[in-house]
Amino acid sequence: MTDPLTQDPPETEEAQAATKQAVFNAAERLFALHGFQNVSVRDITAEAGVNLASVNYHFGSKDALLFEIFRRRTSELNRERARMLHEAGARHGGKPPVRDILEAYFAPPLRWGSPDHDRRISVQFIIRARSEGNAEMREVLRNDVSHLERFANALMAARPDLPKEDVYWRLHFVLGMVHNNRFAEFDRLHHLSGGITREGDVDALLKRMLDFAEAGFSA
Amino acid sequence: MTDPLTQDPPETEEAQAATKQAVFNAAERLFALHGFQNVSVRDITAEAGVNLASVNYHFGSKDALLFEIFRRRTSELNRERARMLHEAGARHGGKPPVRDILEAYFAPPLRWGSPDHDRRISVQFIIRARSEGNAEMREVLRNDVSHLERFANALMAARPDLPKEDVYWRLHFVLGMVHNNRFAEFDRLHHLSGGITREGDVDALLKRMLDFAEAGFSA
DNA sequence: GTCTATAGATGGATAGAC
DNA sequence: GTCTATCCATCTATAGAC
Repeated sequence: MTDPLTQDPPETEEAQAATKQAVFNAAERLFALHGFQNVSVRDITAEAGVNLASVNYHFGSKDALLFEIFRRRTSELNRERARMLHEAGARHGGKPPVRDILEAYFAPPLRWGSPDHDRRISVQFIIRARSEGNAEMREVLRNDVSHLERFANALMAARPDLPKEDVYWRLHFVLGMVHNNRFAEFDRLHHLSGGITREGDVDALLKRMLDFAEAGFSA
Repeated sequence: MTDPLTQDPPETEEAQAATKQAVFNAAERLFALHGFQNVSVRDITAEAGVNLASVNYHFGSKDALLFEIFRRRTSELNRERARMLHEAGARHGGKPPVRDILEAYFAPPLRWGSPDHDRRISVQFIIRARSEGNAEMREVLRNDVSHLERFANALMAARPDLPKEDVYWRLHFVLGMVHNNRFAEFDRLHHLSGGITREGDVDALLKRMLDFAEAGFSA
């Protein structure tokens, strides 16, 4: 079953799906680059090369479009993380060590953020949703924590000696590390370091993040 | 020299200063709580109990008001951090250990964020500026890194054995920990943990952050 | 289904009376 | 300096022609 929004449909059929996909992609890109409130429906339809009414015809409203992108991308990301966590469990008899758990959380967005990756922009969209999302998104972010619970539980199983409170706080710190990987922050770090930091080297960055976070958990 | 924007002037003189202060405070509060783009000039003047034209009269424009709040609060915060870093240096013969450097960075915003502290809202404003700021703010954030340079240099002096690249990346991770301390993220963590995390205990949170980050730097 | 034209609402800024 | 009334730009959403 192919996904009409991540793969081109045959050009000869259904201009409808093509238009919807063009709107989706243009919106995701513009929102990720410029912020939700700074992008108008006119900007999106112009970028997509479709007519102004397309957003409302295909998605109902600007907000509904935003929310659809948000739901799709977060669910894809969380599914990939859950898959990696499951694999880590399979490798370690159901009880993976801290580093493998963290890797399942870090790796998917980092891989997507690789310079040549299609979903580079999706990661930036998701990070932005966290601070700029509307009430509906914030409600989801706040209440839909089942995905995080799996990671918290895995961490508590890996470190049964730690008070649960400590595990939750350290998980909070780890989340902060991930959410700080925005284009603007990479730019600033690049500027500060005189250009020696290269965020494009995804494998090296993953190792650095794992080293730092694993050490933070080891205390 | 008292600061007219953080302390009430005598009630009998200069309604002008009082109005300007009311606008400043209302704007900071509303921006911090609801986001820059979600607060209108009308919202601000209504909250402040002044007339609609006050923002433009006292500050020139909505954007200029935003920028003035941003400049004032970030310079206050950075000055306090620099002071603590200087003190840490004085205590350790000019070469403070990693933990003391990190404490100089962590402590000021955490103290301000204490439940009963006046500047609780200022910290949230500053964090928001990082992701929602306009082009002018982003320009400042990107280019005005002299403050961060002091911390980077102190860390490199404390850990001369580490490659500079490693120090910059670890500083980046530390910044992420700080920037993640938004109300919404605390709420989410509280929800996830079943209510056992208490961000109001500032001293305990500071210790947790220091333990985690210091360990991350020790590898 | 696509597209144009426009309704309807909101917000930043300012002129001008007091 | 303060305040009201208003201008003007911009945006979302939709009606209606094709």
